[in-house]
Amino acid sequence: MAGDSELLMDIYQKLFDTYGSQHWWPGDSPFEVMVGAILTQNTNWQNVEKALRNIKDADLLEPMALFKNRVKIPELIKPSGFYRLKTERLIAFLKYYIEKYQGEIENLKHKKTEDLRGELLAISGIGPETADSILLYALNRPVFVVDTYTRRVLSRHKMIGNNANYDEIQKFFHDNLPDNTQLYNEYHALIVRLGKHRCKKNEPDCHSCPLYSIFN
DNA sequence: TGCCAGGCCGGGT
DNA sequence: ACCCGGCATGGC
Repeated sequence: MAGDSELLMDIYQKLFDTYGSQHWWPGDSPFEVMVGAILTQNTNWQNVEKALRNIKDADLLEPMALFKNRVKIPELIKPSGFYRLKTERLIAFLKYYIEKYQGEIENLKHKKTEDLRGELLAISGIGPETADSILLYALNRPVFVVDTYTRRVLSRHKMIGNNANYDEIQKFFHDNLPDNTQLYNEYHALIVRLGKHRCKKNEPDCHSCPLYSIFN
């Protein structure tokens, strides 16, 4: 539908006007973003910050150092929840990153985004949102990150069907927005910000919801 | 005080 | 092809 592009940009504008720039991803380095992307799976960011703090305080926020000290990971990341599970996922990612790229971000800059995405998805514990978060926020690739809020908002406002899967929703954004890393960055962050709105389901008839004026 | 966070996997139907 | 339980901590 031709109007989808305008609608998506209207929504973006409204969210930006309401909330302003979100300055994502909070983190001092690409590697911190990668680790954070795994730790934040179904987890409040506040808890992830504590885990990242622990890793920093132990001076282990770099691929090789963290891998060599992997026995310490469970204790370090405990505040982020699911810590046994996430320890395995983190180690699986570290092995991939070190064995294939020596833990150097320079070594994957020449890789095509699609190929990189496939490699990330092949790692057990890294699904589409985690992979895309790494691609967008650590590697600055123009990849739209879809999360539960995104699905909820689009679904509630009838822009997608209730049964749309991740790739379909992502394609909807890619097809209707300019191929722009910064736009994707801010847009996803704003949707997450919207998700923290007290109207958790983004009900179309919630008058205090920032999107109310667009759809009503 | 329960509910729920910036998911993903594996097993059962 | 879906559906569901499990995974765990800390904040409001």
